[in-house]
Amino acid sequence: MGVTDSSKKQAKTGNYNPVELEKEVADRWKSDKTFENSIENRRSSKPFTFLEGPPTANGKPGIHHVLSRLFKDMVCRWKTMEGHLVERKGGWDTHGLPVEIEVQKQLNLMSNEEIEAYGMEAFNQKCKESVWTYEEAWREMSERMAFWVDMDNPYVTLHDEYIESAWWSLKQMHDKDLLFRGHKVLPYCPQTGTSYSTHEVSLGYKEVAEPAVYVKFKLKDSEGSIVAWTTTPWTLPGNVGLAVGPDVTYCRVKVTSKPSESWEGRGGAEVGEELILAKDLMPEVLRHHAEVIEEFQGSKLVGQAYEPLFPGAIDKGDSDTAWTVVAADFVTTTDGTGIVHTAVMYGEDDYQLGMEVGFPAQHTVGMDGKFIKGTHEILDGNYVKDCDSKIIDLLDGENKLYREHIYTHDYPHCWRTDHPLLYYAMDSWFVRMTAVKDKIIDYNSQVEWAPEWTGTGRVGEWLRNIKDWAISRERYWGTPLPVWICESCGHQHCIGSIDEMNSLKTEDSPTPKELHRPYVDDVKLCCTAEGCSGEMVREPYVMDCWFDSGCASFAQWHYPFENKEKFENSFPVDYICEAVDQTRGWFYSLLAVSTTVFDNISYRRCLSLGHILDNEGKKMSKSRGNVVNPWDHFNKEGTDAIRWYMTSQSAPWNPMNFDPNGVRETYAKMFLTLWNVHKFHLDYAILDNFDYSKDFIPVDKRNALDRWILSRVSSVAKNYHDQYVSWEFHKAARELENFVINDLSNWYVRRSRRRLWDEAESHDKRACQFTLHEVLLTVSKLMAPIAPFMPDKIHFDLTGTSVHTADWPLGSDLVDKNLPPQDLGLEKEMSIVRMLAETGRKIRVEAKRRQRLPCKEGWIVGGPDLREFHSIIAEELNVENLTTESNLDRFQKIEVLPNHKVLGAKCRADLPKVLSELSQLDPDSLLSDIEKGTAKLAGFEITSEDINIKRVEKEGYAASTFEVEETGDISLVLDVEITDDLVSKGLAREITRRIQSKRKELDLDLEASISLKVWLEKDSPKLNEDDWQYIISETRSKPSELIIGNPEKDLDNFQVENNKIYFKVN
RNA sequence: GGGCCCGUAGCUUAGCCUGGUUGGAGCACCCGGCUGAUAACCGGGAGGCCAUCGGUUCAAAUCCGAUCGGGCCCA
Repeated sequence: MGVTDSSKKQAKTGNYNPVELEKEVADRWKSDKTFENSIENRRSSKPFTFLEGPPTANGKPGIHHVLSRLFKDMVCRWKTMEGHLVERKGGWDTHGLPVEIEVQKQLNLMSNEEIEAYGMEAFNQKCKESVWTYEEAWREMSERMAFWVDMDNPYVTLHDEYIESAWWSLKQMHDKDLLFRGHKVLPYCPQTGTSYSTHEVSLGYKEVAEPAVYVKFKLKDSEGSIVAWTTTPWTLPGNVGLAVGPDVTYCRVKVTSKPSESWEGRGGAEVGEELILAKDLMPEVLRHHAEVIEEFQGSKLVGQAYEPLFPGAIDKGDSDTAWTVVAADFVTTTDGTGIVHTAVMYGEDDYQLGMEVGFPAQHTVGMDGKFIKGTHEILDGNYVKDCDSKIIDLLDGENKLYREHIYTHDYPHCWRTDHPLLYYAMDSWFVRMTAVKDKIIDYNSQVEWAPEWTGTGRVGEWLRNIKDWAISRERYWGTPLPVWICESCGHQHCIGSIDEMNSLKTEDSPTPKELHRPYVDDVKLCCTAEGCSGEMVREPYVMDCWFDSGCASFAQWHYPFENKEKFENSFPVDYICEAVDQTRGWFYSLLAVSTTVFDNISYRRCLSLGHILDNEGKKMSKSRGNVVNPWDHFNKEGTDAIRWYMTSQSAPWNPMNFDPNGVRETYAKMFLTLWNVHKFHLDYAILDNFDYSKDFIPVDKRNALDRWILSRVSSVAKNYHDQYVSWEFHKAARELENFVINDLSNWYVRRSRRRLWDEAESHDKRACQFTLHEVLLTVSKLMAPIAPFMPDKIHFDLTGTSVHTADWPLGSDLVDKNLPPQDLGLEKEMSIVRMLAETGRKIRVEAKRRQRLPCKEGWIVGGPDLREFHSIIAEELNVENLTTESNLDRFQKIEVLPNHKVLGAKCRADLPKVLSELSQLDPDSLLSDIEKGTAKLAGFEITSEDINIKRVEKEGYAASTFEVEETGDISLVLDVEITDDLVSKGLAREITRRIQSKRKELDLDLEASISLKVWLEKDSPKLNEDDWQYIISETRSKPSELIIGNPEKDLDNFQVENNKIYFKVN
């Protein structure tokens, strides 16, 4: 197979147009079913399983989605090339609060009451529609960025099959006694009847000034009162305990006189009254002169009983601790009194503490935000926030108020109704994650995390503080909680399948249309408790949507109801990849579900990506106006450039500052360069009818330049692969980019151009073509996972097959390795050759000698035998005669430099002294002393280990020295004499260059010939006949004429030194 | 308030784990060179209190502690 028919049609390969090229390739993928084939080809091979973290299509896909889809796609393509079967099922996340909020905004439904008035059925129907709003946009984006995934058979979390699997898994947890009902304290808005997520809470913070109170709690068994502080007086009727820090120092003080300053608001204390509070806070709190009569640790207060503020508001029940002092580690002395009033149902800390110490857990406030009947006759039935003043009055009247003041702070408000949110203990269902803590920590340690610290740090830290997982939500749109409770006996039953539900259904219950509210709400079950004939009613909750996605590994297959084998063969999955914000989201929920249901991990490797920020490191947001639209780049630099840019720009786990200019740079450097290399090869390959399958030239029969680039591509490929394995895709991409630009284009192709210009068939030309063919194929295979389009175009042009069905050149346990031979010695030599070429240019700049003016002689001093490359170096340096000179002293002297590492270890604090002595010494005598073993500096014996010898050229030569590891110093010396012959040659090159540039300006074909006239001024340097012939052949001039004298009219002209030269090209 | 990550030139970054010669690249900028070599290439220049402060050390971008700024998650 040589060059394919499709590319033969055009004699010349076109310029790079990324949008057109990528469309052409994508069309071919479609018509050839390349994606499907890339999977089917590996059908019988070892699977590598990938699990797609499902996005929600109710928002437009943005640049950050391109990033995560890139890293998913890249690994899947790579593993496919390594020979694995890599199936990729798409998925959609369709439930949850964000969907409801979106629809509520759309329909202007601001509360649960309004939703219910609108109708739950209709509302959920709207939610269901809303999740597909941007499906088309997602498809288009995925296709354009070449994210290969099966979007035609995705898993969808709202499908009955998916929900049934989720139900099944919850039943497993239930059967293991991991499911229980409790309370969760959440910010709650009684006006809308909804509890809020952190995100919604953060929408509504407002600064408010409201009354805060210092309340006196009278001790039962001793004199005095404990003073506690609260900013929420409405929680005081619910008070059941006081918390103190066991190690905090408290004081009992006696009021000695009336307050000296003006008193703010209600409350007070009598002279002689005793108060207890933290020592540190006395100046803040007390407004009376008082004497300290006792000082003690908080632990001494623990267990003391006090009189309830609102007797009868809460039933003591069987609690031993109600209205006593308890210890808590969250108590601080930063504000308040160092004693925390605890109302179990209205604070997270309060609730936790209450559960620990056994306070009664009862509400004094209803879901409507009003005090429950029986709390207090004045308060009952009133909205709590309207009662602040009444409560303060009541306390004041009973001498239970020390003082009140106005307190200004940020407090969360409902973003819809503007009312303050109440922290409120809601009924909630939990998964007992605390019971499997050790297991889940162990499983987490079995996952290969990239970066490692995500697993050990971020996730690990979370798991060490694991809490029970609140899985129920008082919402409408979601997977219904499959728990039914008997109205007569209170028995609970968790349903694990549709069949089970139907078999337990009461006769007059309808069969639900689908597994959503309100349909399942109408299903009543016959009580499953022995001897009970009651009806069971479903708990009216839906499940946390993280629970949905946590089930993805099995629910995507409708396991265990279908696809048993498919699931078992793909679990745990080999690879997942999402952004770092999923740590406590999907990464956790997958692990939590697999731990509790399967006693296993659910993924073997997890790549956690950094976030994408704007080019100033700021978060992208609509309000900042710094959001990057991926299509701006798809339509300009193309998918390859954007994918390559994202990969190479920073480590995948680091936050990425997205710089649109960087995409342009990647396009211009990497892809334009690679395209031109391909174009260069392909144009000549077509012209010469090059056929890779015919008359193969073995690598050892090719010249050094060919063997060098082949060795380089092998070396680069090995590093590239190693970096893939260690997840350092950015380093891999940078190294390959450097190879393409510097080694392949700027050196190999540049040095090989003339070999291909040769019109006659030659061994050397064909060797070059074989080499380019092989290098381009290897490069395109390496690049393909990151940039799927251009490499595929190149591969297809050269072989007629897609790169995505090719084998990974590094091989694997499934496919063979296929790399050209390495020759590290040759690579080393070539790197020296290139350094010599660069050094030569540096010397010329310093010596102010134009590059086009040849030098008669050049000498290489030191280094390995490079005779094989002398012609290349001579040409690069524009030197007529290049030789190796072994007499270093002719050009060089020696310098001695300290080896800081060795000397530092030896001399320690005396190092500065040693260094200063060293700088004073004559290098030659020091060296001879070292040889004799008598060298000393500042009293330290100096050996050859302690120093580095450097050779530098003597002054007066046009020369420069560089250092090469292991080889030592290498110098280049140029003869800068100027002769007539050299001037003539230089002149010829100047003229040639101008004419070539004119040809290009006229857009002449490479093969076209021109007629040429050149005028040299009378006093111009002489141009030798040989050099004139050189101009003629280089510029394909026929006829041609050289005239001494000035032309009649103004023509193209340029200046060399002081002489003007005119020329005319037709 | 807690946990994790990040901070190096105008911009994007390497180096940090394992301390040691003058902190290396690319983009942009300036000067020069080269080119049938592409939005290319080469040489030189300018541009760095390596976020800040303190500690360890003969020696700190690198190790330790604190602070500041940014990001994410949790409260």
